[in-house]
Amino acid sequence: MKENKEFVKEVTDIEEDFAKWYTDIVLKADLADYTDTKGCIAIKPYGYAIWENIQKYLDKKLKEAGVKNVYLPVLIPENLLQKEKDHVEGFAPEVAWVTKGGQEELEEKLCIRPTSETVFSNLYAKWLKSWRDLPLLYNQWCNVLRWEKETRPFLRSREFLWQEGHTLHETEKDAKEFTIKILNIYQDLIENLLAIPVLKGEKTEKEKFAGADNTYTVETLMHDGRALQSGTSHYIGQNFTKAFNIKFQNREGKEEYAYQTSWGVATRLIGAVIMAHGDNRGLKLPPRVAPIQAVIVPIALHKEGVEDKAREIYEILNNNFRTELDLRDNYSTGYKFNDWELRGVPVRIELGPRDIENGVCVLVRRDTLEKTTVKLNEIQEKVSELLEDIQKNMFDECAQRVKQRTTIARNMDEFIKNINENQGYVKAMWCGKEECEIKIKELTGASSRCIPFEQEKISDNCVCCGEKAKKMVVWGRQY
RNA sequence: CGAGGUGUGGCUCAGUUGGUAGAGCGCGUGGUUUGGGACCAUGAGGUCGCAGGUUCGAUCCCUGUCACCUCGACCA
Repeated sequence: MKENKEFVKEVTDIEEDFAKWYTDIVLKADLADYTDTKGCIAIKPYGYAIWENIQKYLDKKLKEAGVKNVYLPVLIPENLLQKEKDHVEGFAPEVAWVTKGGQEELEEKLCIRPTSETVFSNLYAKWLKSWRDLPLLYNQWCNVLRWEKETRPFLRSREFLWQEGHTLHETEKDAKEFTIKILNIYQDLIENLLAIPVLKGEKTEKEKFAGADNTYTVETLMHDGRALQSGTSHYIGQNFTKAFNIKFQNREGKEEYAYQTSWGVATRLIGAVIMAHGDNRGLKLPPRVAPIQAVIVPIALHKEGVEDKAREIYEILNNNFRTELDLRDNYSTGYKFNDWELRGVPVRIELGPRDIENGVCVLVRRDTLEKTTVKLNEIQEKVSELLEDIQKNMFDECAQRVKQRTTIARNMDEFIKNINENQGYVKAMWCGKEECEIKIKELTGASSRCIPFEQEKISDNCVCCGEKAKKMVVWGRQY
Protein backbone atom coordinates (compact mmCIF):
# COMPACT_ATOMS: atom_id res chain seq x y z
CA MET A 1 0.00 0.00 0.00
CA LYS A 2 1.18 3.46 -0.84
CA GLU A 3 1.88 5.45 2.28
CA ASN A 4 0.68 8.99 2.22
CA LYS A 5 3.45 11.02 3.83
CA GLU A 6 1.54 14.27 3.82
CA PHE A 7 -1.20 12.77 5.90
CA VAL A 8 1.06 11.11 8.38
CA LYS A 9 2.67 14.47 8.97
CA GLU A 10 -0.67 16.00 9.89
CA VAL A 11 -1.05 13.87 12.98
CA THR A 12 1.91 13.82 15.34
CA ASP A 13 3.92 10.61 15.21
CA ILE A 14 2.74 8.31 17.96
CA GLU A 15 6.22 7.11 18.85
CA GLU A 16 7.80 10.53 18.75
CA ASP A 17 5.48 12.54 20.96
CA PHE A 18 2.68 10.48 22.44
CA ALA A 19 1.22 13.32 24.49
CA LYS A 20 0.89 15.53 21.46
CA TRP A 21 -0.45 12.64 19.41
CA TYR A 22 -3.15 12.16 22.03
CA THR A 23 -4.46 15.72 21.99
CA ASP A 24 -4.21 15.78 18.20
CA ILE A 25 -6.47 12.75 17.98
CA VAL A 26 -8.96 14.08 20.49
CA LEU A 27 -9.39 17.22 18.39
CA LYS A 28 -9.03 15.80 14.89
CA ALA A 29 -11.23 12.78 15.41
CA ASP A 30 -13.79 15.29 16.65
CA LEU A 31 -14.25 13.74 20.08
CA ALA A 32 -13.98 16.90 22.14
CA ASP A 33 -12.89 20.51 22.11
CA TYR A 34 -11.43 22.96 24.57
CA THR A 35 -13.67 25.61 26.10
CA ASP A 36 -13.11 28.97 27.77
CA THR A 37 -13.60 27.28 31.13
CA LYS A 38 -10.22 25.97 32.13
CA GLY A 39 -10.04 22.27 32.60
CA CYS A 40 -13.54 21.71 31.30
CA ILE A 41 -13.91 20.24 27.85
CA ALA A 42 -16.81 20.14 25.46
CA ILE A 43 -17.53 16.55 24.55
CA LYS A 44 -18.65 16.52 20.93
CA PRO A 45 -21.23 14.12 19.44
CA TYR A 46 -18.70 11.52 18.32
CA GLY A 47 -17.03 11.46 21.74
CA TYR A 48 -20.28 11.54 23.61
CA ALA A 49 -21.60 8.61 21.58
CA ILE A 50 -18.69 6.53 22.91
CA TRP A 51 -19.69 7.49 26.43
CA GLU A 52 -23.30 6.59 25.70
CA ASN A 53 -22.23 3.14 24.56
CA ILE A 54 -20.19 2.69 27.73
CA GLN A 55 -23.15 3.84 29.81
CA LYS A 56 -25.57 1.57 28.05
CA TYR A 57 -23.39 -1.49 28.57
CA LEU A 58 -22.46 -0.76 32.17
CA ASP A 59 -25.90 0.41 33.24
CA LYS A 60 -27.36 -2.90 32.15
CA LYS A 61 -24.73 -4.88 34.06
CA LEU A 62 -25.26 -2.81 37.18
CA LYS A 63 -29.00 -3.26 37.03
CA GLU A 64 -28.50 -7.00 36.63
CA ALA A 65 -26.52 -6.81 39.88
CA GLY A 66 -29.53 -5.23 41.56
CA VAL A 67 -28.31 -1.64 41.50
CA LYS A 68 -30.86 1.16 41.11
CA ASN A 69 -30.21 4.62 39.72
CA VAL A 70 -30.86 7.80 41.69
CA TYR A 71 -29.88 11.43 41.46
CA LEU A 72 -28.50 13.52 44.32
CA PRO A 73 -27.59 17.22 44.55
CA VAL A 74 -24.48 18.69 42.98
CA LEU A 75 -23.98 21.00 45.99
CA ILE A 76 -22.84 19.74 49.38
CA PRO A 77 -22.97 21.82 52.58
CA GLU A 78 -19.58 22.25 54.19
CA ASN A 79 -20.50 20.46 57.42
CA LEU A 80 -21.43 17.30 55.53
CA LEU A 81 -18.17 17.16 53.68
CA GLN A 82 -16.26 17.45 56.95
CA LYS A 83 -17.89 14.62 58.79
CA GLU A 84 -15.42 11.95 57.80
CA LYS A 85 -11.89 13.03 58.66
CA ASP A 86 -9.76 11.09 56.17
CA HIS A 87 -12.18 11.87 53.41
CA VAL A 88 -12.14 15.63 53.88
CA GLU A 89 -8.36 15.64 54.21
CA GLY A 90 -8.05 13.75 50.95
CA PHE A 91 -10.42 15.91 48.97
CA ALA A 92 -10.09 19.38 50.53
CA PRO A 93 -7.26 20.54 48.24
CA GLU A 94 -9.30 20.01 45.12
CA VAL A 95 -12.75 21.12 46.11
CA ALA A 96 -14.50 24.13 44.56
CA TRP A 97 -16.84 26.19 46.73
CA VAL A 98 -19.97 28.19 46.13
CA THR A 99 -19.90 31.11 48.56
CA LYS A 100 -22.50 33.44 47.10
CA GLY A 101 -26.11 33.09 45.99
CA GLY A 102 -26.87 36.03 43.77
CA GLN A 103 -25.47 39.00 45.67
CA GLU A 104 -25.75 37.39 49.07
CA GLU A 105 -22.91 35.79 50.90
CA LEU A 106 -23.99 32.30 52.02
CA GLU A 107 -24.03 31.50 55.72
CA GLU A 108 -22.68 28.09 55.02
CA LYS A 109 -20.66 27.62 51.89
CA LEU A 110 -21.52 24.80 49.51
CA CYS A 111 -19.02 22.56 47.83
CA ILE A 112 -19.49 21.32 44.32
CA ARG A 113 -19.37 17.55 44.64
CA PRO A 114 -15.97 15.99 43.99
CA THR A 115 -17.65 12.65 44.82
CA SER A 116 -20.81 11.94 46.77
CA GLU A 117 -20.01 9.61 49.67
CA THR A 118 -21.06 12.31 52.09
CA VAL A 119 -24.40 13.09 50.42
CA PHE A 120 -25.30 9.44 50.06
CA SER A 121 -24.26 8.72 53.62
CA ASN A 122 -26.29 11.61 54.96
CA LEU A 123 -29.41 10.34 53.21
CA TYR A 124 -28.72 6.72 54.01
CA ALA A 125 -28.86 7.64 57.70
CA LYS A 126 -32.46 8.72 57.07
CA TRP A 127 -33.42 5.90 54.76
CA LEU A 128 -31.97 2.86 56.47
CA LYS A 129 -34.09 1.31 59.19
CA SER A 130 -33.90 -2.43 59.14
CA TRP A 131 -31.77 -5.34 57.94
CA ARG A 132 -34.66 -5.87 55.52
CA ASP A 133 -33.60 -2.71 53.67
CA LEU A 134 -30.21 -4.24 52.96
CA PRO A 135 -28.40 -4.44 50.72
CA LEU A 136 -29.11 -0.88 49.59
CA LEU A 137 -27.63 -0.58 46.13
CA TYR A 138 -27.77 2.88 44.55
CA ASN A 139 -25.86 4.46 41.73
CA GLN A 140 -25.88 7.81 40.03
CA TRP A 141 -24.69 8.95 36.61
CA CYS A 142 -23.51 12.50 37.05
CA ASN A 143 -20.77 15.06 36.76
CA VAL A 144 -18.26 15.88 39.47
CA LEU A 145 -15.77 18.68 39.89
CA ARG A 146 -12.22 18.49 41.18
CA TRP A 147 -9.98 21.53 41.07
CA GLU A 148 -7.14 19.92 39.14
CA LYS A 149 -4.10 22.05 38.44
CA GLU A 150 -2.97 20.23 35.36
CA THR A 151 -5.63 18.97 33.00
CA ARG A 152 -5.93 16.87 29.85
CA PRO A 153 -9.04 16.04 27.86
CA PHE A 154 -10.78 12.91 29.20
CA LEU A 155 -7.80 11.83 31.31
CA ARG A 156 -7.88 14.54 33.90
CA SER A 157 -10.33 17.37 33.60
CA ARG A 158 -11.86 19.48 36.33
CA GLU A 159 -15.37 18.50 35.48
CA PHE A 160 -15.92 14.96 34.36
CA LEU A 161 -18.78 12.54 33.89
CA TRP A 162 -18.94 9.28 35.74
CA GLN A 163 -21.11 6.88 37.59
CA GLU A 164 -20.71 6.55 41.32
CA GLY A 165 -22.22 3.64 43.13
CA HIS A 166 -22.80 3.69 46.88
CA THR A 167 -24.04 0.64 48.67
CA LEU A 168 -24.84 -0.52 52.18
CA HIS A 169 -24.66 -4.08 53.44
CA GLU A 170 -25.56 -6.11 56.46
CA THR A 171 -22.15 -7.62 57.04
CA GLU A 172 -18.53 -6.95 56.30
CA LYS A 173 -18.45 -10.09 54.20
CA ASP A 174 -21.40 -9.00 52.05
CA ALA A 175 -19.88 -5.58 51.48
CA LYS A 176 -16.47 -6.95 50.60
CA GLU A 177 -17.99 -9.44 48.19
CA PHE A 178 -19.97 -6.71 46.52
CA THR A 179 -16.85 -4.55 46.17
CA ILE A 180 -15.22 -7.36 44.24
CA LYS A 181 -18.35 -8.09 42.26
CA ILE A 182 -18.30 -4.53 40.97
CA LEU A 183 -14.60 -4.74 40.23
CA ASN A 184 -15.36 -7.77 38.09
CA ILE A 185 -18.10 -5.88 36.28
CA TYR A 186 -15.54 -3.17 35.53
CA GLN A 187 -13.14 -5.78 34.26
CA ASP A 188 -15.84 -7.16 31.99
CA LEU A 189 -16.67 -3.67 30.72
CA ILE A 190 -13.10 -2.75 29.95
CA GLU A 191 -12.06 -6.08 28.50
CA ASN A 192 -15.18 -7.03 26.59
CA LEU A 193 -16.48 -3.67 25.46
CA LEU A 194 -13.29 -1.64 25.23
CA ALA A 195 -10.98 -4.53 24.32
CA ILE A 196 -8.36 -3.53 26.88
CA PRO A 197 -6.97 -6.17 29.25
CA VAL A 198 -6.92 -5.12 32.89
CA LEU A 199 -4.68 -5.75 35.83
CA LYS A 200 -6.80 -6.34 38.91
CA GLY A 201 -5.67 -5.86 42.44
CA GLU A 202 -5.70 -3.93 45.65
CA LYS A 203 -4.23 -0.47 46.14
CA THR A 204 -1.61 0.05 48.80
CA GLU A 205 -2.43 2.06 51.91
CA LYS A 206 -0.79 5.10 50.32
CA GLU A 207 -2.77 4.90 47.08
CA LYS A 208 -6.17 4.00 48.44
CA PHE A 209 -9.26 6.23 48.43
CA ALA A 210 -9.57 8.84 51.18
CA GLY A 211 -11.93 7.32 53.71
CA ALA A 212 -11.85 3.71 52.52
CA ASP A 213 -10.54 0.62 54.27
CA ASN A 214 -9.58 -1.04 50.99
CA THR A 215 -9.45 0.17 47.43
CA TYR A 216 -9.51 -2.26 44.54
CA THR A 217 -8.53 -1.18 41.07
CA VAL A 218 -8.51 -2.16 37.45
CA GLU A 219 -5.37 -0.82 35.80
CA THR A 220 -4.76 -0.62 32.08
CA LEU A 221 -1.59 -0.12 30.06
CA MET A 222 -1.41 2.51 27.35
CA HIS A 223 0.45 2.48 24.05
CA ASP A 224 3.48 4.21 25.52
CA GLY A 225 3.71 1.84 28.46
CA ARG A 226 2.21 4.14 31.05
CA ALA A 227 -0.48 2.83 33.35
CA LEU A 228 -3.94 4.27 33.76
CA GLN A 229 -6.13 3.72 36.79
CA SER A 230 -9.33 2.93 34.94
CA GLY A 231 -11.82 2.11 37.64
CA THR A 232 -11.89 1.71 41.39
CA SER A 233 -14.10 -0.09 43.85
CA HIS A 234 -13.79 0.77 47.52
CA TYR A 235 -14.64 -1.17 50.62
CA ILE A 236 -15.44 1.68 52.97
CA GLY A 237 -16.28 -0.41 55.98
CA GLN A 238 -17.91 1.54 58.78
CA ASN A 239 -15.94 4.78 58.45
CA PHE A 240 -18.85 6.71 57.03
CA THR A 241 -21.64 4.73 58.62
CA LYS A 242 -20.21 5.65 62.03
CA ALA A 243 -19.48 9.27 61.09
CA PHE A 244 -22.99 9.69 59.65
CA ASN A 245 -24.76 7.39 62.08
CA ILE A 246 -26.08 4.94 59.51
CA LYS A 247 -27.62 2.22 61.66
CA PHE A 248 -30.11 -0.55 61.18
CA GLN A 249 -31.84 -3.03 63.41
CA ASN A 250 -30.32 -6.41 62.75
CA ARG A 251 -32.03 -9.77 62.72
CA GLU A 252 -31.69 -9.96 66.52
CA GLY A 253 -33.33 -6.56 66.94
CA LYS A 254 -30.09 -4.83 67.90
CA GLU A 255 -28.83 -1.59 66.36
CA GLU A 256 -25.78 -1.97 64.16
CA TYR A 257 -23.74 0.19 61.82
CA ALA A 258 -23.98 -0.84 58.19
CA TYR A 259 -21.03 -1.76 55.96
CA GLN A 260 -20.47 0.40 52.93
CA THR A 261 -18.91 0.37 49.46
CA SER A 262 -18.44 2.92 46.70
CA TRP A 263 -17.15 2.60 43.17
CA GLY A 264 -16.87 4.50 39.92
CA VAL A 265 -15.68 4.71 36.37
CA ALA A 266 -15.42 7.95 34.45
CA THR A 267 -15.13 9.47 30.99
CA ARG A 268 -11.46 8.76 31.52
CA LEU A 269 -12.31 5.41 29.91
CA ILE A 270 -12.62 7.28 26.62
CA GLY A 271 -9.03 8.40 27.12
CA ALA A 272 -8.08 4.79 27.77
CA VAL A 273 -9.63 3.65 24.49
CA ILE A 274 -7.77 6.34 22.58
CA MET A 275 -4.42 5.65 24.20
CA ALA A 276 -4.61 1.89 24.32
CA HIS A 277 -5.61 1.30 20.71
CA GLY A 278 -4.66 4.29 18.57
CA ASP A 279 -1.95 4.34 15.95
CA ASN A 280 -0.36 6.69 13.45
CA ARG A 281 -3.52 6.81 11.39
CA GLY A 282 -5.50 7.98 14.38
CA LEU A 283 -8.17 6.51 16.55
CA LYS A 284 -8.92 2.81 16.47
CA LEU A 285 -12.23 1.94 18.05
CA PRO A 286 -13.24 -1.52 19.21
CA PRO A 287 -16.42 -2.44 17.29
CA ARG A 288 -18.57 -2.90 20.37
CA VAL A 289 -18.06 0.65 21.57
CA ALA A 290 -17.64 2.39 18.20
CA PRO A 291 -20.42 4.91 17.44
CA ILE A 292 -20.06 3.98 13.79
CA GLN A 293 -19.21 0.32 13.23
CA ALA A 294 -19.20 0.34 9.46
CA VAL A 295 -18.99 3.16 6.96
CA ILE A 296 -19.90 2.89 3.31
CA VAL A 297 -17.75 4.98 1.02
CA PRO A 298 -19.24 4.98 -2.48
CA ILE A 299 -16.72 5.60 -5.23
CA ALA A 300 -17.50 7.78 -8.24
CA LEU A 301 -20.75 8.79 -6.61
CA HIS A 302 -22.12 10.61 -9.64
CA LYS A 303 -21.91 7.52 -11.85
CA GLU A 304 -25.14 5.82 -12.76
CA GLY A 305 -26.42 3.48 -10.05
CA VAL A 306 -23.68 3.99 -7.47
CA GLU A 307 -25.67 6.04 -5.00
CA ASP A 308 -28.73 3.80 -5.30
CA LYS A 309 -26.69 0.68 -4.66
CA ALA A 310 -24.91 2.32 -1.74
CA ARG A 311 -28.25 3.26 -0.19
CA GLU A 312 -29.49 -0.28 -0.67
CA ILE A 313 -26.45 -1.72 1.12
CA TYR A 314 -26.83 0.88 3.83
CA GLU A 315 -30.42 -0.17 4.51
CA ILE A 316 -29.37 -3.81 4.83
CA LEU A 317 -26.45 -3.13 7.16
CA ASN A 318 -28.02 -0.46 9.30
CA ASN A 319 -30.57 -2.95 10.57
CA ASN A 320 -27.83 -4.82 12.38
CA PHE A 321 -24.88 -2.48 12.76
CA ARG A 322 -24.33 1.17 13.48
CA THR A 323 -23.72 2.16 9.89
CA GLU A 324 -22.86 5.41 8.15
CA LEU A 325 -23.20 6.23 4.46
CA ASP A 326 -20.70 8.82 3.28
CA LEU A 327 -22.43 10.78 0.53
CA ARG A 328 -20.30 13.91 0.86
CA ASP A 329 -19.54 15.15 -2.63
CA ASN A 330 -17.02 17.79 -1.64
CA TYR A 331 -14.33 15.32 -0.59
CA SER A 332 -12.34 12.92 -2.71
CA THR A 333 -12.40 9.21 -2.05
CA GLY A 334 -8.86 9.24 -0.72
CA TYR A 335 -9.73 11.97 1.72
CA LYS A 336 -12.68 9.99 2.99
CA PHE A 337 -10.58 6.86 3.52
CA ASN A 338 -8.14 8.77 5.67
CA ASP A 339 -10.88 10.62 7.46
CA TRP A 340 -12.70 7.46 8.58
CA GLU A 341 -9.44 5.86 9.59
CA LEU A 342 -8.62 8.90 11.69
CA ARG A 343 -12.01 8.53 13.35
CA GLY A 344 -11.34 4.89 14.05
CA VAL A 345 -14.34 3.29 12.32
CA PRO A 346 -13.68 -0.48 12.47
CA VAL A 347 -14.93 -1.44 9.01
CA ARG A 348 -14.95 0.55 5.79
CA ILE A 349 -16.94 -0.63 2.80
CA GLU A 350 -15.74 0.56 -0.58
CA LEU A 351 -18.33 0.37 -3.32
CA GLY A 352 -17.60 1.57 -6.85
CA PRO A 353 -18.93 1.01 -10.37
CA ARG A 354 -16.48 -1.83 -10.91
CA ASP A 355 -17.69 -3.62 -7.78
CA ILE A 356 -21.32 -3.12 -8.55
CA GLU A 357 -20.80 -4.65 -11.98
CA ASN A 358 -19.28 -7.72 -10.32
CA GLY A 359 -21.79 -7.86 -7.47
CA VAL A 360 -19.09 -7.31 -4.85
CA CYS A 361 -17.61 -4.69 -2.54
CA VAL A 362 -14.35 -4.23 -0.68
CA LEU A 363 -14.18 -4.49 3.11
CA VAL A 364 -11.27 -2.80 4.84
CA ARG A 365 -10.60 -3.42 8.51
CA ARG A 366 -9.21 -0.54 10.54
CA ASP A 367 -7.07 -2.63 12.88
CA THR A 368 -4.89 -4.28 10.24
CA LEU A 369 -5.92 -2.23 7.15
CA GLU A 370 -6.40 -5.55 5.38
CA LYS A 371 -8.75 -5.49 2.39
CA THR A 372 -11.05 -8.28 1.27
CA THR A 373 -13.50 -8.48 -1.58
CA VAL A 374 -16.86 -9.95 -0.65
CA LYS A 375 -20.06 -10.71 -2.51
CA LEU A 376 -22.81 -8.19 -1.96
CA ASN A 377 -25.32 -10.87 -1.08
CA GLU A 378 -23.08 -12.05 1.76
CA ILE A 379 -22.22 -8.64 3.10
CA GLN A 380 -24.22 -8.85 6.29
CA GLU A 381 -22.58 -11.98 7.64
CA LYS A 382 -19.13 -10.91 6.39
CA VAL A 383 -19.34 -7.58 8.20
CA SER A 384 -20.61 -9.34 11.29
CA GLU A 385 -17.69 -11.79 11.26
CA LEU A 386 -15.23 -9.04 10.62
CA LEU A 387 -16.47 -6.90 13.49
CA GLU A 388 -16.14 -9.82 15.87
CA ASP A 389 -12.69 -10.62 14.62
CA ILE A 390 -11.56 -7.01 14.99
CA GLN A 391 -12.88 -6.85 18.53
CA LYS A 392 -10.94 -9.97 19.43
CA ASN A 393 -7.81 -8.98 17.57
CA MET A 394 -7.67 -5.58 19.23
CA PHE A 395 -7.86 -7.18 22.66
CA ASP A 396 -5.16 -9.67 21.73
CA GLU A 397 -2.86 -6.94 20.47
CA CYS A 398 -3.24 -5.05 23.71
CA ALA A 399 -2.66 -8.18 25.73
CA GLN A 400 0.47 -8.81 23.73
CA ARG A 401 1.76 -5.36 24.59
CA VAL A 402 1.08 -5.89 28.28
CA LYS A 403 3.06 -9.11 28.08
CA GLN A 404 5.95 -7.45 26.29
CA ARG A 405 6.02 -4.52 28.64
CA THR A 406 5.85 -6.49 31.87
CA THR A 407 9.16 -7.24 33.52
CA ILE A 408 10.33 -8.44 36.90
CA ALA A 409 12.90 -6.82 39.18
CA ARG A 410 14.75 -8.40 42.10
CA ASN A 411 16.73 -5.30 42.99
CA MET A 412 16.66 -1.58 42.34
CA ASP A 413 19.22 -1.70 39.54
CA GLU A 414 17.02 -4.12 37.62
CA PHE A 415 13.98 -2.02 38.45
CA ILE A 416 15.48 1.20 37.10
CA LYS A 417 16.90 -0.52 34.04
CA ASN A 418 13.57 -2.18 33.22
CA ILE A 419 11.40 0.84 33.70
CA ASN A 420 13.69 3.02 31.62
CA GLU A 421 14.11 0.54 28.81
CA ASN A 422 10.67 -0.93 28.70
CA GLN A 423 8.25 1.40 30.50
CA GLY A 424 5.25 -0.76 31.31
CA TYR A 425 4.68 -2.79 34.44
CA VAL A 426 7.46 -3.90 36.73
CA LYS A 427 6.72 -6.73 39.13
CA ALA A 428 8.71 -6.56 42.32
CA MET A 429 8.50 -7.69 45.93
CA TRP A 430 7.65 -5.21 48.66
CA CYS A 431 8.03 -5.22 52.42
CA GLY A 432 4.81 -3.29 53.00
CA LYS A 433 6.42 -0.10 54.30
CA GLU A 434 5.31 3.21 52.85
CA GLU A 435 8.83 4.61 52.99
CA CYS A 436 9.97 2.01 50.47
CA GLU A 437 7.03 2.85 48.23
CA ILE A 438 7.98 6.52 48.35
CA LYS A 439 11.63 5.79 47.74
CA ILE A 440 10.83 3.62 44.73
CA LYS A 441 8.76 6.43 43.28
CA GLU A 442 11.64 8.86 43.79
CA LEU A 443 14.18 6.58 42.20
CA THR A 444 12.12 5.26 39.30
CA GLY A 445 9.14 7.56 38.75
CA ALA A 446 6.96 4.49 39.13
CA SER A 447 4.21 4.27 41.71
CA SER A 448 2.59 1.13 42.97
CA ARG A 449 -0.24 0.29 40.61
CA CYS A 450 -1.66 -2.47 42.73
CA ILE A 451 -1.08 -5.60 44.73
CA PRO A 452 -2.42 -8.10 42.19
CA PHE A 453 -4.90 -10.75 43.27
CA GLU A 454 -2.77 -13.21 41.39
CA GLN A 455 0.41 -13.19 43.43
CA GLU A 456 3.69 -14.72 42.35
CA LYS A 457 6.93 -14.88 44.18
CA ILE A 458 9.75 -12.97 42.50
CA SER A 459 12.11 -13.23 45.45
CA ASP A 460 12.09 -13.31 49.25
CA ASN A 461 13.11 -9.74 49.87
CA CYS A 462 11.80 -6.23 49.32
CA VAL A 463 13.20 -4.80 46.12
CA CYS A 464 13.97 -1.56 47.93
CA CYS A 465 15.15 -2.21 51.49
CA GLY A 466 16.01 -5.89 51.20
CA GLU A 467 13.98 -6.85 54.24
CA LYS A 468 11.55 -9.73 54.20
CA ALA A 469 8.94 -9.15 51.49
CA LYS A 470 5.22 -9.38 52.14
CA LYS A 471 3.65 -8.90 48.73
CA MET A 472 4.38 -8.84 45.05
CA VAL A 473 3.44 -5.41 43.74
CA VAL A 474 3.07 -4.20 40.18
CA TRP A 475 4.66 -0.82 39.62
CA GLY A 476 4.48 1.60 36.76
CA ARG A 477 4.56 5.18 35.66
CA GLN A 478 1.04 6.46 35.52
CA TYR A 479 -1.20 9.00 33.88
C1' C B 1 1.88 24.11 43.05
C1' G B 2 7.45 24.05 41.25
C1' A B 3 10.68 24.28 36.38
C1' G B 4 10.50 25.39 31.25
C1' G B 5 7.98 26.72 26.60
C1' U B 6 4.17 28.96 23.33
C1' G B 7 0.14 32.74 22.31
C1' U B 8 -0.59 36.90 15.04
C1' G B 9 -7.45 34.58 10.32
C1' G B 10 -10.32 27.84 11.80
C1' C B 11 -4.96 25.40 11.58
C1' U B 12 0.62 25.88 10.81
C1' C B 13 3.52 29.89 10.78
C1' A B 14 5.95 34.54 8.55
C1' G B 15 6.38 39.79 9.56
C1' U B 16 6.80 44.78 11.41
C1' U B 17 14.92 47.82 14.02
C1' G B 18 7.51 50.98 17.11
C1' G B 19 3.87 53.97 11.81
C1' U B 20 -2.41 49.46 12.32
C1' A B 21 -0.60 42.71 8.80
C1' G B 22 0.77 38.27 5.01
C1' A B 23 1.49 33.04 3.07
C1' G B 24 0.14 27.94 2.84
C1' C B 25 -3.61 24.78 4.37
C1' G B 26 -8.74 24.82 5.71
C1' C B 27 -13.65 27.19 4.80
C1' G B 28 -17.95 29.48 1.20
C1' U B 29 -19.65 29.60 -4.02
C1' G B 30 -19.54 27.67 -9.36
C1' G B 31 -17.64 23.85 -12.28
C1' U B 32 -14.65 19.51 -13.59
C1' U B 33 -13.38 15.14 -10.59
C1' U B 34 -13.55 10.53 -7.32
C1' G B 35 -10.24 2.77 -6.36
C1' G B 36 -5.43 6.21 -0.72
C1' G B 37 -5.69 13.39 1.57
C1' A B 38 -7.94 16.03 -6.66
C1' C B 39 -8.00 20.54 -9.82
C1' C B 40 -9.54 25.42 -11.91
C1' A B 41 -11.98 29.93 -10.97
C1' U B 42 -13.78 33.09 -7.29
C1' G B 43 -14.82 34.82 -2.31
C1' A B 44 -15.19 35.47 3.03
C1' G B 45 -12.36 35.73 7.31
C1' G B 46 -7.60 39.18 12.01
C1' U B 47 -9.53 45.32 17.68
C1' C B 48 -1.89 40.44 16.43
C1' G B 49 -4.45 36.14 24.02
C1' C B 50 -6.33 39.93 27.76
C1' A B 51 -5.39 44.37 31.03
C1' G B 52 -2.40 48.25 32.34
C1' G B 53 2.14 51.26 31.39
C1' U B 54 5.94 53.91 28.20
C1' U B 55 5.23 56.71 23.46
C1' C B 56 2.74 61.59 18.99
C1' G B 57 1.74 56.39 17.83
C1' A B 58 2.19 49.52 20.64
C1' U B 59 0.90 43.43 17.42
C1' C B 60 6.26 44.81 18.42
C1' C B 61 9.19 47.66 24.34
C1' C B 62 7.88 47.11 29.96
C1' U B 63 4.62 45.07 33.94
C1' G B 64 0.78 42.04 35.24
C1' U B 65 -2.66 38.40 33.94
C1' C B 66 -5.03 34.29 31.39
C1' A B 67 -4.92 29.97 28.36
C1' C B 68 -2.48 25.85 26.26
C1' C B 69 1.84 22.37 25.95
C1' U B 70 6.13 19.57 28.30
C1' C B 71 8.49 17.69 32.83
C1' G B 72 7.83 16.96 38.20
C1' A B 73 4.22 16.73 43.06
C1' C B 74 -1.56 15.34 43.48
C1' C B 75 -5.81 12.78 41.62
C1' A B 76 -10.97 8.88 38.36
